Order: sequence, then structure tokens, then C-alpha cells
Amino acid sequence: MPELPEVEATRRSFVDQIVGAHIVSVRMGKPLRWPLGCSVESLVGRRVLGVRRRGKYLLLDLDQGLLLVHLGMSGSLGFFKAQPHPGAHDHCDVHTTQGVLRLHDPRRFGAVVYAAGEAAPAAQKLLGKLGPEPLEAGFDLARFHATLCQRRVPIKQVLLAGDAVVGVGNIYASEALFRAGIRPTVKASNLSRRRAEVLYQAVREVLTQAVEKGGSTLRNFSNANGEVGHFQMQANVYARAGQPCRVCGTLIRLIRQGQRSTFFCPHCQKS
DNA sequence: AAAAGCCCCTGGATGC
DNA sequence: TGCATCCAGGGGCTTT
Repeated sequence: MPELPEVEATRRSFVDQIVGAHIVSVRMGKPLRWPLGCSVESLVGRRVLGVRRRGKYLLLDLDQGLLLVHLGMSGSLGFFKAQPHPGAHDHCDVHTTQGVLRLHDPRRFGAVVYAAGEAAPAAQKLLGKLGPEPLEAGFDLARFHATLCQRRVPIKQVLLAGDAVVGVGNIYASEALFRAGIRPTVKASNLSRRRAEVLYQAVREVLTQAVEKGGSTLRNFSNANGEVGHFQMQANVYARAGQPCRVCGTLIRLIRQGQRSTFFCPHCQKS
């Protein structure tokens, strides 16, 4: 369940260690969600110029092309100075002159994809339809509200869809709606401009706090240095069904929306 | 164009 | 103790 905060925490945990490194070799394990899109040999000798994040994707900029990394829902990256023996769920090792970047992903919903450039079809297929970044200046309230107005489905599902805003997954959608005092079942197009603004701010605040806490570690997420996140300790609703709301004491409820669980407080999120 | 459902995968929890 | 079943869910894809 890596969402924006977990992906950003991961990025920060290894960017300084890998920048400037040259790729020595690449080992792929079992098939991931998508094929690499190039031969491993063709990556040898390339230099890592930087690591960026777009939504839940990490972009490793190379001196020629880039690697798109997605953690899926069970993926995590590790950066090791010495080469560790690969385990059963280590499906991609990028050996560099400064260490080994490893993707560990038991469920293999993750992916490592090569693209010749950000505008290349391989990259555009994954990045082309992504909405605005919530923590950047380009996240525009008017545009956010306009997108909500077009959607007749529950607001929770719009937050997950990735066109109004990127990086919000199942945990932070529930948390942001709690913070905004909005019931997850409300039709997105029914939200007033004022309530859209409250939600817009709530999304930014929740994600910002989560990034500061290093993300959430519910099962086994850790950043590239093996450090876990701590935001789950302050989750108000996620995974708290049947427990009292931290604000009003009402029992947190669990419902299903689009085959996913949603948590909310019936009292704090009346409509 | 929007919406709903499918499907990829495996570890962990639950039930008998 | 063991086996079957269910659930977790990101997100592209297909179908309605």
C-alpha cells in the first residue's frame, strides 16, 4: 500500500546514495507487472542523474533514458552497500558503483520499466493521464473543484482515481475525508466549492504530515534504508473499525466502496 | 466520456 | 496440524 508518502519517503532515503552512480549490472527475478522494456545489458554503464517522484511512481533519471519504478502494493526498495543474496521475493537488483538498489515485492504488483525519455510512449502510457501533484504549486483549487463537479461517483472513489489528484490511496483517502469532515459516500459533484476547498487542504495536510512521519507501515513497508514509517500511529480512521473516534468517541465504521474498504466516523463525517 | 467490474499476485488471518 | 477460503489493494484494461 505504498501511497505518495511512502514513495516519497523511499525516494528521500536513497537519492543521495545513488546519484552519480554507474550501473554495473541488472538482475531481474520473477516477472513483475510489466516487462522491463529493454535488455538488462543495455543499461550497463548508464549513470544515475537523479531520482524524482510522480504520483506513486519513482523516476530514476539516467544519462540516457529513465527507469520508472512502481511499488504496487507490497513493494519496497532497499539500497545496500554490499551485495546481499537475493531472496525469493527480490525481483530486481540494480547493481551500481555505489551500491545495489533492490526491489522486494512479494505480490509482484510492482514494476520497473525503462523508457527512452519522459515523452516516450513507454513513459507516457504510465504517466500521461496522471492528475496534479497535491504538494506542488500546480495543485489548483479551481481545477480540483471542477474535476469533482464532473464526477457523479462517491468522493472517496474520485480521490482514488488519480485524475483530480495523484498519490492518494486507500489509507490517505479515508484520512483526508475524516479531516475534512466529509462522508466518503457523498457524490463528488454535490460538494460545494467551500467543501472542496476544505478537502483540498485536508489532502495536502494529511499527505504532508505522513511524509514527515516517513509514511505508514501497516504490514512491512520500509524505506530504502530499512526504516519503517510511523504515520499509522496517528491514523484517525483507517483500520480502526469498531474503535472509538479520537475526536468524539463514536465507533468508527467500515464500508465497502468499489471493492475497497473505507473507514469513517459517522458523527464527525455526517454528510 | 463516465462508470463498473476484472484481474494480476501471495502472505496472513480465519474457519472448520 | 492442515487445508480451504477470504482478504489486502494499485491501477490499467475491458465492457457496459
